[in-house]
Amino acid sequence: MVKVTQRLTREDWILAGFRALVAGGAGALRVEPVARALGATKGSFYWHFSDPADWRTAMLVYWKDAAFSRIVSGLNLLPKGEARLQALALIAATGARDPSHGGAAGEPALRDWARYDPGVADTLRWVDAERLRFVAECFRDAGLERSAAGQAARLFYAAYIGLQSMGAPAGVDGADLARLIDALTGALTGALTGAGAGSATA
Amino acid sequence: MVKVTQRLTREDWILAGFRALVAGGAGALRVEPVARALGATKGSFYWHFSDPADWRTAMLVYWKDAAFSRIVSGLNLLPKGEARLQALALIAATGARDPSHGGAAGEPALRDWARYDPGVADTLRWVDAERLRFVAECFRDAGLERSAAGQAARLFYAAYIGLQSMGAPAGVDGADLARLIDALTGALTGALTGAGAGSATA
DNA sequence: GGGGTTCCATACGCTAGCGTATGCTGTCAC
DNA sequence: GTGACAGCATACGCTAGCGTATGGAACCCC
Repeated sequence: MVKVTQRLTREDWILAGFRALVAGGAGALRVEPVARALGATKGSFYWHFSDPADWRTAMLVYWKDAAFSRIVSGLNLLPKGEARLQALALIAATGARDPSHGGAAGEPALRDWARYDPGVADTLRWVDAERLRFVAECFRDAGLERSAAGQAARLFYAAYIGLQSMGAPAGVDGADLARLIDALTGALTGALTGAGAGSATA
Repeated sequence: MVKVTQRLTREDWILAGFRALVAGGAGALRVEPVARALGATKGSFYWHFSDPADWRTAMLVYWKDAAFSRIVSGLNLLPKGEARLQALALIAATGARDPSHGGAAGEPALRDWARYDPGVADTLRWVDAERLRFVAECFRDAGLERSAAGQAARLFYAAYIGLQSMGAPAGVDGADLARLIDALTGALTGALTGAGAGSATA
């Protein structure tokens, strides 16, 4: 993990940023402590980045690519019928399997960060929307009508976020999500407007 | 919101702490900025609290009481059959309706805080466990077998957390959760282990 | 209306982190 | 082997926040 060469790259600083983010939250994205963790000084930092904002932007770009492009855009190449469970397995593996930007705790940490930084929030909203669109498509492939698929996707994705947040350290359990998919497809296939879905308000 | 009297109480500081937490995350729980927001100085703070750790502990105690005792322990008095949707409505309203410790954003903010503070994490774990136990009981009352009820509760609560985190600012939509409850009860009632849990509720 | 207590502002020294300026070191070109 | 430049360390002044020490205003009680 720690490189042998003394020279650091921009990416080294980005990954160190994610480690700090996971360990200490957005408040831990400070130059000098991270420099110490890298065995360097801020002299290196200000060579690779103009300022901390530049650094955080670079982290966001890096994450956006990892969180969406590498996952969903790859999945779009899969055959429709098969895509449903593939989506489950792969989305559940997002961030949870790739330790480069935080492992299982990476996405919740970034979600926290987003709560106090509008720029991060924008990026996260975009990723969420794209993933939701994709999950909804999977539910439609499984036979759900358009608006039912949207509801199912929303609930499925929310459960995924919640399980991630409640955090088994090993990541989200795929079997849990599989059961949920079955429940949602089953319940929403036939009776969309049925008597059961009516009566509660927040 | 701002009191007319100049004298501040311990509770004033606790509530100001939640406001800061929601607005800026755990990193914003600093004495002097919050003092400024209260129109006071840290002279007042160090009168009411021995140090920032004391303050945060007091916030936790306050939240633990609000998040669990006032909600679930009250619900336990309800008749069993009715309890299911009551649980949905009231748990969804936890924190979302009571603006004293952050409104809808209060619980996600505290959940973030917990990720970087073991003491907060302990408290949150306790509250989560108690709520889960209670939700599972509701699912059993609705006819689910013991382990199915546990699974349903887990998924339901995760979806609740996720919806909270994805954050409609107005809070979690009760209708969403009602649909989810129907889906989970329907799918898990008959076929617990099945790959395809076919039919919905009516 | 004066004495004791409660509550708070102010002042002070201290530390951590920021951003800049400057100079050192390794590495490659030729 | 000697420029030249990329990559970094070091040093410096600056600000924000911490924790303490101390004085003073407001309230209470009689």
